[in-house]
Amino acid sequence: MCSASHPGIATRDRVLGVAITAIGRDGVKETTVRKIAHAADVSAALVLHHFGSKQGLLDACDERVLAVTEAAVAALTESGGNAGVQGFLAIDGATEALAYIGRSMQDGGPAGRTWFARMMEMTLDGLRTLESDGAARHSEDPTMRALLLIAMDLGVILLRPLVTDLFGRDIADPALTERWVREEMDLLSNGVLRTSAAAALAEPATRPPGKDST
Amino acid sequence: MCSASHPGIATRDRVLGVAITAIGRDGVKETTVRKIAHAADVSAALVLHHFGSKQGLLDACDERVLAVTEAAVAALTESGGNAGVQGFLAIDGATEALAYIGRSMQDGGPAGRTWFARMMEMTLDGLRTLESDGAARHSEDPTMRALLLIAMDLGVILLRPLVTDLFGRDIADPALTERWVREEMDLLSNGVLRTSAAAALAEPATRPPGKDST
DNA sequence: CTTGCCGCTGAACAGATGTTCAGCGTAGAG
DNA sequence: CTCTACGCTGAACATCTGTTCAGCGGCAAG
Repeated sequence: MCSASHPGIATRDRVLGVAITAIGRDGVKETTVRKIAHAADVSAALVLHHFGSKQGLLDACDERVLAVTEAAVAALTESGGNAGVQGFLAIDGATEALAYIGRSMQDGGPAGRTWFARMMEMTLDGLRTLESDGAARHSEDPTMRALLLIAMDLGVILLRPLVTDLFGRDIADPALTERWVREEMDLLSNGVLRTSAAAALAEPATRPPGKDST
Repeated sequence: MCSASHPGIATRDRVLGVAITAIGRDGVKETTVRKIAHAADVSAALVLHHFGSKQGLLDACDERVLAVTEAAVAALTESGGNAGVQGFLAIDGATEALAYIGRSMQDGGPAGRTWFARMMEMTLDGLRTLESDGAARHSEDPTMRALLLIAMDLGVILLRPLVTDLFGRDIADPALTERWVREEMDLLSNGVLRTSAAAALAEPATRPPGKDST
């Protein structure tokens, strides 16, 4: 790594990594400058010395997360691998970036907004392509369909700690990720409900029987 | 309202409501005791007087949210209305409760854990019933299927601010909720992909083509 | 060796936050 | 009326947070 040429740059990068991990895990407000400094084995003053202020640090985090995810997307699309959210989990550093983005989306940060807009755009594009290829059914409401598809994957990421509790291991565990992909493919291909029965159920009360969730 | 018999109880309830709304919107850490007090037009000391500590207030919030949602579930299942997450949005007070639960799920609070477990359980039960009625297809991995269904709905709730930006109005807006239910029903009934094409796509690279999300 | 630069630190400060406490006002009981 | 109980408050305190600043220590240039 040529980035280790100057020790100052190296520790700056380390602080950034620690900050992204901590914020992804605990949120922005909970992650204090002193906690970051302690986890990175430096003084709190140094963190501010490098980034000017906590806001500056957050901006730097946003920038780096966007760069990391951008690179991950490029690598995935080039290798022809699974370009869904699941594909990210295997990429180095992208796991933390994903958690950070999730937090950022809820705190209304700029990185979260940017990424949500981009995901919507890419999903809509993908659906259009699939439809023109005859691989996807037409939807009367493509925006809502794209939102639901994104929400399903992002929901799993946002609920990550609870999902880990549920299965006993992290969703990034390869075996678990495969189960995820398999079931989602099944859902997207065949749905959950038998169409005849679904039609009968849908008529009387606009009721989505897939989940009496609450 | 018989709850106004004692003025102390009334303001206590008001503080609780304000706290739940604020926490659902901004998160636990961001919502300070003084902010809650100001929003409820009381002193910060009174908040602590009623609940002992901020933790006590949070516990009271959990308790109330669980009670509200419990009542909402009962009302929905009794009236035979839409018992999905969408049905909640129309119920008084349940909207704030839902946002609070979303926050609690990410902060690892007990209310969030309890509700996630309950939603999983109810969804699995619902799927079993539908399957034995012949209304739902069998799944090799019911737990994962239930998770995906829950994640899809909870994802929409957790991404609420971004969704509001996307559509220009809140997801609780009846017109938007109807679009949501309609598209989700379509997805659950028919899937997104044409099965023949999906099979062809699935073979080479385990790729979920519904979203090139990233 | 001296000088100056630079990564880095500890101490300090102002503001915010959770929490405590003595006491105010009022309303109902005696 | 007196007195007590209770909802409620303002002021104070210790702690934590972001931020500033003077200065240490090593290292490369002169």
